[in-house]
Amino acid sequence: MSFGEGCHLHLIDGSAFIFRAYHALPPLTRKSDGLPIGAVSGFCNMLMKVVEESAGHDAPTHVAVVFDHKGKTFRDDIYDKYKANRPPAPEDLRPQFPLTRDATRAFNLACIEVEGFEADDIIATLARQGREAGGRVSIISSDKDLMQLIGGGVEMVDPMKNKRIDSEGVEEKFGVGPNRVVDVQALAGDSVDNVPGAPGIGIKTAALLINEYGDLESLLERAEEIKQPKRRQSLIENADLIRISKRLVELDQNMDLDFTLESLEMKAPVADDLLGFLADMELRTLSTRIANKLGLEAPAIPDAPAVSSAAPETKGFDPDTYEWVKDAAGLQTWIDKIYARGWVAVDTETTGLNEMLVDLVGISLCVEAGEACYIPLAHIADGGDDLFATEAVAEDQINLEDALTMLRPMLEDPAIVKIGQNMKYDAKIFARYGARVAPIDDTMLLSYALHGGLHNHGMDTLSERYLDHKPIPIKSLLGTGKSAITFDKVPVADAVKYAAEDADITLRLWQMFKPQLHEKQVTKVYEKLERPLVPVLAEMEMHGIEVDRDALSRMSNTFAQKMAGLEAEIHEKAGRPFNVGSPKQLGEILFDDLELPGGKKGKTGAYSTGADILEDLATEHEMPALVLDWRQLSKLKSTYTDALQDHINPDTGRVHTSYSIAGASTGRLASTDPNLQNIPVRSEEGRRIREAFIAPEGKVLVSLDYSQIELRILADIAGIDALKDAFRQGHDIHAMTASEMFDVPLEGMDPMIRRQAKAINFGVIYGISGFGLARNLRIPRKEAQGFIDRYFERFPGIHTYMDQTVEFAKEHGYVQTLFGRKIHTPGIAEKGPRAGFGKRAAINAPIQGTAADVIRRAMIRMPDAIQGLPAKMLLQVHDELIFEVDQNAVDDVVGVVRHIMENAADPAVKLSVPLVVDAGQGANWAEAH
DNA sequence: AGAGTCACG
DNA sequence: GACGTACGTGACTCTG
Repeated sequence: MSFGEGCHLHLIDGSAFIFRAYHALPPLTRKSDGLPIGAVSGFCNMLMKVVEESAGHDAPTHVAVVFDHKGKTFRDDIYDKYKANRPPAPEDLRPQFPLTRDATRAFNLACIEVEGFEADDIIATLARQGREAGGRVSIISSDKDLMQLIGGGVEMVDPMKNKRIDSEGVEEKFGVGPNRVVDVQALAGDSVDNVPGAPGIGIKTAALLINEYGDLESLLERAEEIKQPKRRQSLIENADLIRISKRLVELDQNMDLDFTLESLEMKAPVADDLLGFLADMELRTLSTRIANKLGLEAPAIPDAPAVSSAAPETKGFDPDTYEWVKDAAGLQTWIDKIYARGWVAVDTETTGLNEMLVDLVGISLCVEAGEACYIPLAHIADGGDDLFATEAVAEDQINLEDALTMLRPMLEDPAIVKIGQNMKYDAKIFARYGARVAPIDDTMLLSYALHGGLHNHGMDTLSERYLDHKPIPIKSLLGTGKSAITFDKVPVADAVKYAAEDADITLRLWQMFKPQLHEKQVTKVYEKLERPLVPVLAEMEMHGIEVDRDALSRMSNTFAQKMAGLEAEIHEKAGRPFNVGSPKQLGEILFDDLELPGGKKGKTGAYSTGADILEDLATEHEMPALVLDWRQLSKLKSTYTDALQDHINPDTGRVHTSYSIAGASTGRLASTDPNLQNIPVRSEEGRRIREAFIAPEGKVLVSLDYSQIELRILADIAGIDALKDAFRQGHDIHAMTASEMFDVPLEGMDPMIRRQAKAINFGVIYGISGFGLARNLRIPRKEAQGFIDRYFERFPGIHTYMDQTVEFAKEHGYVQTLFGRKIHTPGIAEKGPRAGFGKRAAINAPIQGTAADVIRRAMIRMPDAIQGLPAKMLLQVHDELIFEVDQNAVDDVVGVVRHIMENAADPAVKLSVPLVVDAGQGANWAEAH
């Protein structure tokens, strides 16, 4: 049947519909493997409607479902910022794009996309063809950009409101007829698509001007005549930009299409194809509905056990099936598989654990459970028994640079999700080889969001626990201790089995964990607090901080001398030489030789010689104080002034810590290798170590820290009005507490009283006990208990909070932060003497965890906030961020960073107390803090 | 490898 | 009524 009068063409804006379906529907996943299919399901429902309507009086005779083709369009050449504001499509939507094409074909409808053009252009061209052929055309879309096509038998149908829009409807919306819509849009611009337009002119004004001057060109030519100076100026100054805008919004109605309108004739779905597809997607309801409609029996969709339930293994692990990728052709096959899939599990093998130093040895990939490969890149051939064999490149491996050239576009492709276990590690490795891996998903972080507090989140733990599979131990390949080898020396055949298995495990964990985010209601935690932190931390770690090696070296020497002096003195007082660093020997000297009071302690039966014990003994004997001094110096030297020098990276000359994101159960980060979160500050001598952390010439270090963040959060969570008011009014919180508790005036407060109140405030955060407070304040336990009773009396909300939190933990097995992070508290089930630990941890976790969430949010927003400013975020110390800033930009940076930090809870959580940030700057960390 | 000690928030 | 306690980390040293 040729297209003409009496025919009715439906043009469905497929791409727009996918987004609508995605956002309107809850995130549905395919039960068997967790594939996200929410948008696909919505899309199928929409197509079903089209098919159902085909019998009605207004039925389409011809249908085309039109999609945007991926990649650039001709509009990007006209204006490089076109649609530049668009965020990339959500991770769980991307794999659904190809599936909606499949759905369209399964419904036996024409599925159309053309490279270099948007769906709108194809719709425009088809609409013109349909109109000129004398038929009716209905555009199924609510995109206002398509309104320019209306008229002459072309109408739009808003699929959501089920409303028809004709020429009158366009007038209503734009104030002009369809033929002038582009002129109005060119003037008004569009912030969503980043069409510039004329600043200060919206749709209303634009319509007014077009109606007055007839069309856009006349208006621009006669712009001088406009009376209002602002409008006149805007049009004159932006004439070129407006003309560009018009070219952006104007749709191409004259594309060369390689098919005819006739080919769009509507055909009934082929039952096998359609039901097969729906069965594949495991869409039972829809499948049944359609089967009934077609008078067929719905195919049985096996009720696959949900992946989240135990023993999900459809396929076992078989190391012999993993592929050794030996050449470019083999690699290309895998890249093709990845593009067909939309995601890939990736794992890198390297010569060590320090991402800043090690070399890449190989890469493993996995696209489907059991289907994994290893790409050896820098393995060294086995020299056999010949000790003098020169190291040679192993056979059957691709040149590293060639492989990376092939992989880089995939690793950076926004449409391909790269899944890893601790992706920060791999992303940093790839970054050093010139690939910015994005977007990413991380099974370690998925587990952290789901199971925080229950167990650690290393791959071995996760695999054994959730896949019931014990991975090949790395030790079996590398050996242990001194004789351990690096991964490049591992025979490739062995490496394939180990490395590919890791990628396989990672993919299987991802398929299991990802759908559980929604079930456990921690999607936001993962998406807002975990995943976006990865690139931020990677950046900080790679940047590192400058450390003055000579200053550390000088301090080490000074400490060594002082220690030698102290050691001699200690030996003399002890009466005989011994190892001062040995608590065992020290205990014997103190309690056996010198017969000082104090006893055994601990399961080992050894004497306890901790700082508090030695402090007590200092009144009895001269030696303990000397040992304390010696210990302090020993600590400073071994842990800081010596060790930090070894951590200076030879290439960058800076120190690069590594943050573990999933280490602490509360949501805090932990810094390792070296730990830069416990650099001394409390003692004068220790604090001098911070002088060695410096900024390069022309820059300074800037430190910003939250003031009393945990107490503020406690005040909010527990709803303590007195505390909240004090924070709102900027009062000294510890003095206020003291005044409230001991009935003393704020003026002329005794520092001792304030100190006690401060200790109580901290104690509350930790789940206070009489014993703990007594020990901290060195007061009788009865007295400490009296303080606590009084505190609860004055701030009754605290006690309620503690009881309710413990109750919640007992009932649910976890507690929550204000941002929804779940911290599991298995310790709460402990009976007997250990019960207190569980309770206190449960009380502390929401407070510490909420503070951790707040600074995470600030850090995640920081790169955008300081973009363009000469500032780099270097370190995080729980409530403090340290930046390296150009000297002349400090004030600007402090302003921006403080604003981000103080408002970090917004808009997810509205705190009832203000967050306050203090700032400092200086040539080194000691000055900045 | 585990205990003891001590650095930080 | 006794238990045995502040919360969260990481690094270093000694010891078996």
